[in-house]
Amino acid sequence: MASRLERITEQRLDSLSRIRARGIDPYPQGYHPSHTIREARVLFERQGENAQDISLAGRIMSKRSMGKMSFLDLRDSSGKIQLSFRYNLLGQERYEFLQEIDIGDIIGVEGRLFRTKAGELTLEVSDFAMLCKTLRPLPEKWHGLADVEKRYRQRYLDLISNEESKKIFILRSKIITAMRSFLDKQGFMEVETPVLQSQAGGAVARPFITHHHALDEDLYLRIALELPLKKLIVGGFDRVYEIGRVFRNEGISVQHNPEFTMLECYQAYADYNDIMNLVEEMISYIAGEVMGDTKITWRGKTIDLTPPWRRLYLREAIKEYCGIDFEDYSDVASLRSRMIEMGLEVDPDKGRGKLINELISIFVEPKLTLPTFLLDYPVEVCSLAKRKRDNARLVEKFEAYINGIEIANAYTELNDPVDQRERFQQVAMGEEIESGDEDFIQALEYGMPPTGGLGIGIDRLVMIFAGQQSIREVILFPQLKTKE
RNA sequence: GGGCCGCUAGCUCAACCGGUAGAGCAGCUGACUCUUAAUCAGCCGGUUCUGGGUUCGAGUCCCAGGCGGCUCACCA
Repeated sequence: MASRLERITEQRLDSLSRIRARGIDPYPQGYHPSHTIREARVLFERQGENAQDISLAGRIMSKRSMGKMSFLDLRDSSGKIQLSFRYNLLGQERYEFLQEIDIGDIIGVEGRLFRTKAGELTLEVSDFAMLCKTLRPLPEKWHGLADVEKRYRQRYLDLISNEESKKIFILRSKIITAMRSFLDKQGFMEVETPVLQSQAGGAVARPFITHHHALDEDLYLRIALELPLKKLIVGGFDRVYEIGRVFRNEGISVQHNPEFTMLECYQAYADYNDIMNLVEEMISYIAGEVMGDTKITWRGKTIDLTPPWRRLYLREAIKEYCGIDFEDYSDVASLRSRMIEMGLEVDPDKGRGKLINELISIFVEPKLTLPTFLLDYPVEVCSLAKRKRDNARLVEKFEAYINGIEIANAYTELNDPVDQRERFQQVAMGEEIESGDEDFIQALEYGMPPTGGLGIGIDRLVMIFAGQQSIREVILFPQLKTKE
């Protein structure tokens, strides 16, 4: 006994044979519509019912047949419009061919625009062509596709049936376009650096490993863009950026996908104060470009992104929100026992930097709803940042938060090759595995100007702009386990 | 990796205490020349995620597994 799906597919294969029997190719090479649906609507505004001889192409989304007259809804990437097919106008043969058009099929139509009695703008079809016959039915028109797993695995169905989902990815594209345009206007040059690297540096994360057969050596997928970009600063490109995919072989969650998109940019002769200004200007510029406003909505709350954002010293923030002054605890042991005193569960393998990061995520992050820069981190949390001029235990690093989500990480770049080598060595001795990159240190030995650098997690930025709680909702094809 | 929850027709969802697995949409047939979640009449359609077990009888209870969601851990 055939299932419904099999029967539907059989019926459509039969339809295909009937179409071919009429000498019609159900998968023709092309079609050149005179207008998009959006353009057609504009045209009607201007010309009214003089809008004749226009052609459109798209997917049939619904079909309402009343004997000798039928209404179909046609959708292209710009919008949706109703089509009317009349027996009188098309004649028996053409009208009967309408039988072969199913919901989901892609067709081209020609005709004139008019308004129905109900006021709906409609194309009265005088001729039409099958552009692609479909073999499977679309998800239900009213509820769309709700099954989360299916939405991710078959994103195309999600995009066809859920308008909201489609809007998110349009927004994502616009955000990246606006980001590029902002940086370009600021005199930054876009570059591309290797994804395959013999050492994965620039961050602390487990990399993906792959193998190059001809070279017979293992290579790593990059976990950050940082080191090659700074080599370009050494090379004399004073403002560079890269928007690219990085890969981290770690857990998957609502905020983590194994591959994600980062912006990193570096500006010679700048420090982290300059980068703070750059970040708040860039984010509010992007908001203006993509939403026409510098205010966004997050869980019903309105958040204003207009600069200047709050600047909050990390030490003060931790003191205020959890009562610990980390300057009073200059070694791991004392900080650990203080945290245990507070009733926190403390991983004995964690170093001072990681413990402070833990305090940040537990006590501070949830408080950072409004756009905030957290600044001046202990030297242990980042081996690539330059020390404060007046306090060698701190580095000039900041993270930007919106809605408690970290969206940017930046610092005054460490350009002292001797200090850099020592810092890599300290990290290597500790539990935090960040590989020292000899090539990179060598580059620093040739001299890198004072530089400010920035990293922005684009997926998370899109989450904030789109009001989404899960990173999978802003990545077209999020990583899922292979089925069977 | 741990905890909790979910998986039933192509899609969206029902099915009480374990008692013949249903509806809407989609599809098919018929009626209908301004409908728009079209309407009306009729019809078809099931490996209830998989594999075991308990039982006279399992979508439902038990065990193991798969995939997904949330969450904790880890991280950005």
